[in-house]
Amino acid sequence: MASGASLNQSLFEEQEMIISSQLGIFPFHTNMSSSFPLGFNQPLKTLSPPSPLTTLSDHSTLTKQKEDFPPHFSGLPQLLSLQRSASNYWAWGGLSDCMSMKRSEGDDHQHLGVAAVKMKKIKARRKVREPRFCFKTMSDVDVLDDGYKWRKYGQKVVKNTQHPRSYYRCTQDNCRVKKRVERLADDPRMVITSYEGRHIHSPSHDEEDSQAASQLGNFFW
DNA sequence: CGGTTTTGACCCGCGC
DNA sequence: GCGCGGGTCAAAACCG
Repeated sequence: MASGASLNQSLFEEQEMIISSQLGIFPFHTNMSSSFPLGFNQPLKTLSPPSPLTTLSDHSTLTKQKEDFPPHFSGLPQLLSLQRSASNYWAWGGLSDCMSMKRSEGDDHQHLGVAAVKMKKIKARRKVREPRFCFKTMSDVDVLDDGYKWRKYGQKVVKNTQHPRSYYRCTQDNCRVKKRVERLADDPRMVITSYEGRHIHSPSHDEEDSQAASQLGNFFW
């Protein structure tokens, strides 16, 4: 494996990608039996890269500014792998101190995994989109409870898939965060959830879930 | 009645 | 320029 930073940087440059504005890191719990990823009310059963993909590099140091991460994450950003499909890149990474941490006092340390960040190839002149990150969960329900209120504003049948893609917007005034939910064509049990933008408020949730929601808020950036 | 969902139309970027 | 496909709009329907 080539040493991280320069390798990744050259990869991104070659592919005309704007790494600083397109890359996000999204830790989640990988405990399969009991814990919920990021306060979601369904257990995360699996996470795997979309296929077919080509692994470009593994275990490389990411050239991302630490200041771009939430203040409570102090570790070095690590790019675990970078994978490529026809038109998109998926980065699997996280911060080193996210790999094992406590949710609250008295808890055992739980191992944290990381989720995928979909990064479209961007040409130099194209206008910059909001940072978008997405993850995959095995779930019967399409819309995972993430503590925020969403209003559906569209649904579209995507080519070569039998399941429609749904578009949601955060219902909070002035909050422009959008969410996209679709099922994997080759495995309908898997739900792909994509977020675009950053919430300007904390999660609004019912009382019984307020703790999970506030923990969720700590994870979002 | 107000908020949410549905759904066809429209818009826009991209590739040819 | 044109067609295609993804994303958004907005009016109507739905629901609590």
